[in-house]
Amino acid sequence: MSEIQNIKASCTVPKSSIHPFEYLTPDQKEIIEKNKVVIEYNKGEIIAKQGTFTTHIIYICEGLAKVYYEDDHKSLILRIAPTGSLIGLTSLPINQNVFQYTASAYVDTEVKLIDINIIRQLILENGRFASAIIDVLCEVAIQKNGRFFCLTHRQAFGKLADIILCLAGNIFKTDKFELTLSRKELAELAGMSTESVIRTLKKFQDDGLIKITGKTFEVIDAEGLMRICHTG
Amino acid sequence: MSEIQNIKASCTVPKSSIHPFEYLTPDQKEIIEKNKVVIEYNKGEIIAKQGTFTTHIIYICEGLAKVYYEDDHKSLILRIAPTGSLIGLTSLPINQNVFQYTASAYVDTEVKLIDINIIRQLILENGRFASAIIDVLCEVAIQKNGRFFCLTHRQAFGKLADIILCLAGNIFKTDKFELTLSRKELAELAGMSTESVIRTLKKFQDDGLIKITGKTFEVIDAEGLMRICHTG
DNA sequence: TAAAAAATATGATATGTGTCAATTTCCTTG
DNA sequence: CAAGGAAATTGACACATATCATATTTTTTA
Repeated sequence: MSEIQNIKASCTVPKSSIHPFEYLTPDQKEIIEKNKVVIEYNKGEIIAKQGTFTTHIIYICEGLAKVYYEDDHKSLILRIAPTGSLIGLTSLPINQNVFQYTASAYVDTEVKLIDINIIRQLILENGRFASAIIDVLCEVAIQKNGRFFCLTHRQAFGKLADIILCLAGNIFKTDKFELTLSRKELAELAGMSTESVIRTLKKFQDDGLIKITGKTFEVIDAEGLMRICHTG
Repeated sequence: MSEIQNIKASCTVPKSSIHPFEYLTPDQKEIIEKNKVVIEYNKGEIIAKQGTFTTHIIYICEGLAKVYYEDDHKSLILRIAPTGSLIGLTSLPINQNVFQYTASAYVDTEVKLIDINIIRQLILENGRFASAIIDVLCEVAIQKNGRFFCLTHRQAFGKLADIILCLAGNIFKTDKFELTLSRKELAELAGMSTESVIRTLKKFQDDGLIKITGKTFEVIDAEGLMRICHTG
């Protein structure tokens, strides 16, 4: 019996179980807590804008953020950041002190802002923390490689199958879920046009791979989708 | 007068000027030196194979390596690693201890192998070293974002223009260079077919953007190529 | 130096997918 | 509840680019 959570799609969400802050001493945690700011963002609001100065690292307490690269009026979703993710780590090098991507809230999202200089200092002071930050960066890198490969080497079928498996397995962690994303957002995620998404989705339904009722998505044949991922 | 080195293409080579080992104490450097192994690879040979255990981090002393992701008989070049690059850092997390990509020598290449556990230990001990490793990871991540965007959002013209600017500006650092890569390798780099590369190259020549004489490439109109990068 | 193999080039064709336009469905809001 | 607008859907079409077939040139090897 293969659980949907165990299906590994190349995908969009790093399956992180790393919590760097756990490696801090009580004193260090205290510093973080004293300097943190908690902010609520509504669905669709921009949390961080590419090109602006990174004064804080963003920790997603609750919610879901879209992390994307912008250029020439085009955009590319790099990853989806679920609860527990850190955003802005790529600005840690002092000569790289602007956001390298934009982040916006997919759903209502609560974030914690932590002064980036405090993070930099803690990396110097606490080896275990530094090591955990490295682990996070590596996980994101590995996920991004998979997504990179998927978007460049697969065609519509494969890309969309991958995204669906990722949503089911890594984000909602169940076969049947309420999808709040519009077809346009789904298209953006899969790196294809809205119309192609609609057509492909219809094909998947006709082939009995998934079932869509209103906003409810259900994965019927995960194995089949997997196969499409690797062939289509 | 815009020098070719200053042209910034999204590109394939992280323009790293970070040397983590410089932050080590003499004692720590000593440990590295005592445990290192130096190996020469011939052009085309595999330096590290995706999926095998990462026992060592690879430092490119001299040469050029191709770092690529493999899946289903297809491959995707993630980056080109020039002299001074580190390969295998994504295996630093202990639960991620296999190579996440394959690396092979583009030209004859000399590498230094450093026990990954020693690196892990030094990260814990030396904050400045850890910080520099983080900087390297971030630079690679930023470069990869650019390349990711380029390969997914540009068409043939733009992709190839980008690669040419990258080769001239970041690898050979001159307008005129001897290109040892075959058209097929160039195609692999640009994520397109060999035939399309040939045709596009011809178009660039006809438009007076570049000049190819045998194996010698010359960038005539860098500004023009830049424009194509951002529009084509 | 000839033969074989590999790399480069060019043309014809196939195909996947984006774009555009038109229609229907769904949701919001007064 | 009706009207307006957004989202979803469907079909026709265009186009970029991969693929295939076939030449030509260059390089390798015997």
